[in-house]
Amino acid sequence: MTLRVKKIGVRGNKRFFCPDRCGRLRQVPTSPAPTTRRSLRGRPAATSHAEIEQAAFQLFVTRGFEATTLDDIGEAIGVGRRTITRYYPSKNDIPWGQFDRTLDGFREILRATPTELQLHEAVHRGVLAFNDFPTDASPSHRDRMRLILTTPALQAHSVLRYASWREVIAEYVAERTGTRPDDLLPQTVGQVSLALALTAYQAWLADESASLPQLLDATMAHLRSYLAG
Amino acid sequence: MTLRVKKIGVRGNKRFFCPDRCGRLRQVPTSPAPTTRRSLRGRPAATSHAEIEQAAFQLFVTRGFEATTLDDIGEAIGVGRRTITRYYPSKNDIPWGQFDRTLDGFREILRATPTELQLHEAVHRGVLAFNDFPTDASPSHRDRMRLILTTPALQAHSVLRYASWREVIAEYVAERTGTRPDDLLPQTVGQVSLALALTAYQAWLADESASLPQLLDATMAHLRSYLAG
DNA sequence: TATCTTTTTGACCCTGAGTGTCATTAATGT
DNA sequence: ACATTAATGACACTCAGGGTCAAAAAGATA
Repeated sequence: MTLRVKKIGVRGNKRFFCPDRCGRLRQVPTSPAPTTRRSLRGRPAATSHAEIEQAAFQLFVTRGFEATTLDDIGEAIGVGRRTITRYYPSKNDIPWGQFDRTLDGFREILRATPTELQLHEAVHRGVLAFNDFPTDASPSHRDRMRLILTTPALQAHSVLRYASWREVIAEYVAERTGTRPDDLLPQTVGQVSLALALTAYQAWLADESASLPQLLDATMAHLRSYLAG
Repeated sequence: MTLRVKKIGVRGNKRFFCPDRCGRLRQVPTSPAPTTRRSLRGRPAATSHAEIEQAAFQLFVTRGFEATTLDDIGEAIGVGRRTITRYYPSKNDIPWGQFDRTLDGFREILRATPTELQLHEAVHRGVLAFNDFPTDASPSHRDRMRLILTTPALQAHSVLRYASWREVIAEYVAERTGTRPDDLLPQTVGQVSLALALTAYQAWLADESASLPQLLDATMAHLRSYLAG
């Protein structure tokens, strides 16, 4: 019989060790599987997406992403590994945080763009506005993007997020040109817009003093001059 | 003691069951870790990258990528799971096959492009030439790309391959413009070229009768008209 | 022919991500 | 008090990945 010695360590109830947690902002109870529903009935949630995200981020930047296990994260906030996997579908999804919710904001931004603008001008402004992040975020936008864009596993996983981002653009372009989102023009614009944004982001991370909006303009300018010959 | 019942099934030596394998083309012995060296001394390789790739591909398209385990693949060609992980660094790397070697060809193609051509014209022709695949490949280029571009895990993993592809373009652009490969223009051109190619590929997979070269031209044309306004 | 050398294989070991199951816990509502 | 509800944590399992090492199977050599 393989001895089962591990994990007998007392983790116990978390509220027992940290009763003041109740006072924190828990704006969205964010029950494990359903992300937006709130529950007032059953056992209260022992943690939140935000708490997991911040504790994990701390560990990711200090120990490195690969070297941090889900057990480490759970231990940091006094929660079991299984709980974490219920809040986030995968370890790779933690650094992105609540990205999906920001996509709705992106849609709003594009919809609010004046239609007098040329299509490419409207999309470009939309991209600029989407990437105008508040500076007080924690972890900071730059740190988050640095982690995502320099960790191979996260680089890879991010394409799935990018696909949703591109679809927002494709839908907007389709609506304005009377085509379908999966037609060639909307898809091309979505892909190219992402390409420009990623290039700008990479330069932004490489140069601490750089301005992201200016870099977004610069990549677009480079593309124009490149195509002009 | 945990009973160890599994894997007692007789696998035995493979050549014993399939003595005619010796006659096959084994153009590159492709020893496990070193990819290009050939060995005439020690124990002969029981399999090859090509054999693994074809057996795996067969299983991927029939059972699905996720549903196929490395054990399945190993069983299909009479080889242990550990052997497969020696030939390929990860399951995700199997469908790409010998992609890295084709990148050298890409470099050659670009280098051979007449310098009288405008930069964007040269890059575009290079991309076209790179994607002019022989039609007798097995698995076919289309089937391989379909698997890669429709399986989420492979979509994600592929960005790491794409990075090398983009670098080839960035290096070429850097050389022709007197900049460094990590400057903004070469990086932008690399990212945008990939964006156009991926869009073309997706349309190519969606329409059986489509021509890939024409779609590559079409995405470029769409980008031009989009930017022209 | 017997032995040495070289190289690959396969068995065995472990870690870690991800998932299903289910009893337990901790709240609300009656 | 008791029922209801919902999250948690313990447990078991599969699979990918990787380290280690004895055994296998060839060529080379005596």
